[in-house]
Amino acid sequence: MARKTKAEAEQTRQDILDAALELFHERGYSRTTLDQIARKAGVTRGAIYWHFKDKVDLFVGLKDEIEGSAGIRLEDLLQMPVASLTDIQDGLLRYFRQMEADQRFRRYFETVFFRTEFTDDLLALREQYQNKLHRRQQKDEDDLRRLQQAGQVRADVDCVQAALALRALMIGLLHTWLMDSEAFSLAEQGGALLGDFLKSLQP
Amino acid sequence: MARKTKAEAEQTRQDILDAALELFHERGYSRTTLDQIARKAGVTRGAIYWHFKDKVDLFVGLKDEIEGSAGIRLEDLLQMPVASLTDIQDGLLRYFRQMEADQRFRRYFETVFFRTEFTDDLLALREQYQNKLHRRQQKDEDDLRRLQQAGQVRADVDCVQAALALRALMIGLLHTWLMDSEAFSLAEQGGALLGDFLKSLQP
DNA sequence: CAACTTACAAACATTCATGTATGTTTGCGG
DNA sequence: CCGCAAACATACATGAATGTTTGTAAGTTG
Repeated sequence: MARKTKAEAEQTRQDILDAALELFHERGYSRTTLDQIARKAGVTRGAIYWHFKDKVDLFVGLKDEIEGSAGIRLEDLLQMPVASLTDIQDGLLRYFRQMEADQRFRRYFETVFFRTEFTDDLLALREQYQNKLHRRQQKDEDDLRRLQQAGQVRADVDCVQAALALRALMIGLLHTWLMDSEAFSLAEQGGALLGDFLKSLQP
Repeated sequence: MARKTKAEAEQTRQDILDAALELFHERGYSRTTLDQIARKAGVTRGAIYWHFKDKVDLFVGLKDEIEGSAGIRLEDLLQMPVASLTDIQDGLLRYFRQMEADQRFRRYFETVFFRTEFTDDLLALREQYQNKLHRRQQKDEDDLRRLQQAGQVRADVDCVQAALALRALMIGLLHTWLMDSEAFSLAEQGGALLGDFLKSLQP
């Protein structure tokens, strides 16, 4: 086939990523073949091997694209300054809302949670997630401690425990909601839960 | 090879299950081959196909064996009568403690959480988990409502929300702990968190 | 103590997925 | 406008992994 223009090439790359997301979500990462992805994208495996080194590289590319195109990223939340407990809640709420609004985002996370085996070849990815969650927890801990010194959090609160609780609540809500997104509203009910918890830390 | 006695046959079945658990945990479900399992168990694929219909059946067999041999099962917790908030906490605590004590149990759950792709062929398994969690949540909801009428839970508590919070906390703690079991003690810190939460429901 | 079946091993057939090598236009920079 | 390399398609080589079939020696039942 003839050579494509630069814009067209970028489009097929995007098509490949779109097809990969759908198929990973539908059939799981290791059970979808590069040929299936190529077919769904309207190309051949040659195109995939042109744009990506191999299957793992394709997954990493998908992750980068999804996280890059998202309105709110965990990365952003890690930079956000926190001046009050509601700031923490607001950040997580925006994250939850995005999860409910952006289908691609949700599909990606469903794939990561339920349809990906994190073994040695995907070790790098797993460590990235682990790291991000850990940094998030660390930041919560620091923020809570500062708020505690500012008198916005009760003095008897164990900030380490509270940060752990926050993380567990967030992950648990996500996990539960992704398993059955019809069961409840992540932003409304989940947000309310987070609100209740944070309120319980107040003096 | 010669025919084995009934007891010996049962032993090889167990060997296969043991090998499967280790390899699923180490390399993920779909990336471990039946031949690898057979080798580790000291048999050939013929033995596996004799004891199990196919790979999915082997996974189901593993699940049954693990859940059957566990001291405390979620199934048991579903039957347990609850007369107070501490009863709820005690049940979950025992579950957490078992998770920390029983390595096979932990490995199995790590496999389920991080190294299994729940696609159509494992749909039955996924639905079993989903169902069990849902029934657990439902039971918590009912228990909490009864405790509320008995005056052990504040009247303004939304029992649906509280049951959701309980489930999210449990799953989130499990998820976090399985990701890095060195980071904290599931029974101690996790149990304390659950205790704090349940205490916050008291009048 | 036969006859039958169990509990596998070994060999076979087949499919499938990956990686690579090569071919073919054609957009694009000089 | 010319040549190189981009952007793929096609073909090939290879290696797994699965499911199935057949063989077989020894337990087990009557």
